[in-house]
Amino acid sequence: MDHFDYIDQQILLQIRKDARKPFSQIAEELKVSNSLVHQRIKKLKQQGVIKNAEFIVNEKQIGYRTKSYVGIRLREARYAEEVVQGLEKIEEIVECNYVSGYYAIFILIYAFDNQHLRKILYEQVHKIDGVAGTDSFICFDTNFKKPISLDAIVSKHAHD
Amino acid sequence: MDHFDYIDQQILLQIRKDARKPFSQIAEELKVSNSLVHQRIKKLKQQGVIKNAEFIVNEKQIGYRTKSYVGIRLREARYAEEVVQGLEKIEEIVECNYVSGYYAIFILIYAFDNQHLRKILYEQVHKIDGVAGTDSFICFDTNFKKPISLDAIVSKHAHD
DNA sequence: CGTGAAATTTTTTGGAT
DNA sequence: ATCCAAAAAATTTCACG
Repeated sequence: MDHFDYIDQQILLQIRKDARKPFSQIAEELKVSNSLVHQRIKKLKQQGVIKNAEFIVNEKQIGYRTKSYVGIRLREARYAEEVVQGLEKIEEIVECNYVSGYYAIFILIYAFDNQHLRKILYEQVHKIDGVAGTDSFICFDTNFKKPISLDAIVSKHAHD
Repeated sequence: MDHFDYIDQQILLQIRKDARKPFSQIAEELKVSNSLVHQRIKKLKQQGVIKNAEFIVNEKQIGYRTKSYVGIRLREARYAEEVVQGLEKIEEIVECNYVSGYYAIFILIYAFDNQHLRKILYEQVHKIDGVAGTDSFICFDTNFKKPISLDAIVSKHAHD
C-alpha cells in the first residue's frame, strides 16, 4: 500500500464507522471536493485496503444469545483440512482459524442458548472424524470491540 | 423482534453483504417498490436488528499481519474490571470478552508481526496489575468467516 | 493531484389504492 | 400494508487547471 496520506486516513476513519455516510458530507468536513473523496475511496478499494461495506447485524436481537469461542483438539494433525470442511457446514460456526498453541483450530459460534451450543458441539462438532475434543470459552460479556488504529500507517508516507 | 417475514430476510441477506447496494436494485430483484425496501430497512434499524453499516478494512493490507487470540488469567478474579480498563487503552487489542473456562478474559489482537505481538504482551498486557499470565493462539490462517443464518428466525412469523 | 459542474442514479417523502 | 410518482439528495463522470 502506498500514498496513504491524511485525507485517506480521515476518509477511512469515517467510512469504516459509517459506510453510508454521504461522500459529499465527508468532503465538506475535510474541505475538499466530493470528487476527490470519490477518487480516494476508489483507490482504497483498488488497493484492497477496504473490501465491501456491510450492515452490522445484532446477533442477540435475532435470538443468538450465546456467543462462544471454542478450541478444537485433533486426534492427529493431518485431519485438519477435513475437519475444517466439516465445520464449515455447521451454520452456527461463523469463523474458523488454524492456530498455534494447545489447539489446532479455533472457532467462533453463535447459538440460541447454552443448551443449543452444547447440542452443536456434541451432535455435530464431536462427530466430525479427526476431532479429539473441544474446550469452550463462552462469552459472558463483550467489554469492547473497536477498529484497529490507523496512525501507524499514515505518517510513514507523509513525505511523499 | 416481531414480524420478520421473507421480504425482511431477503433484504437483510443483501445489505449485510453489501451495505451500499442500492435499495432500488434490491426492490427490483424482490419485485416490490423501493419505498417498501426503504420502510423495511427503517423498521429493522428501529428494532435494533441492524446497527450501522461499516466498510470492512483489510488488516493485512495495512500492515497488521499477525492476528492472535489471547486468553488472560488473573491473579484474582476481582481484578477483572481494572484489567479490562487497562486492556482498552492498548490500541492493537480490538476485542475483549469475559469468558467461562480456564481464562477470565479473552481478547483479539492485531499486531504488525510476531515480535510486535510479543512486545505488546510483555511490555503492556503483562504489566497491567492483576494479570497473572497469558496464552496466545496465533492465527496461521482464517479458513472461513461467514454471517450467521437467518433461516431460524423467519419462519416463526410466517403466519402473521 | 485536485476541482467544479453536468449527467445519472438513488433516496426519501407523501398521497392514493 | 404496499405502491406510484414527485422532490430532494448523492454519486459518478469528465474536461480543465
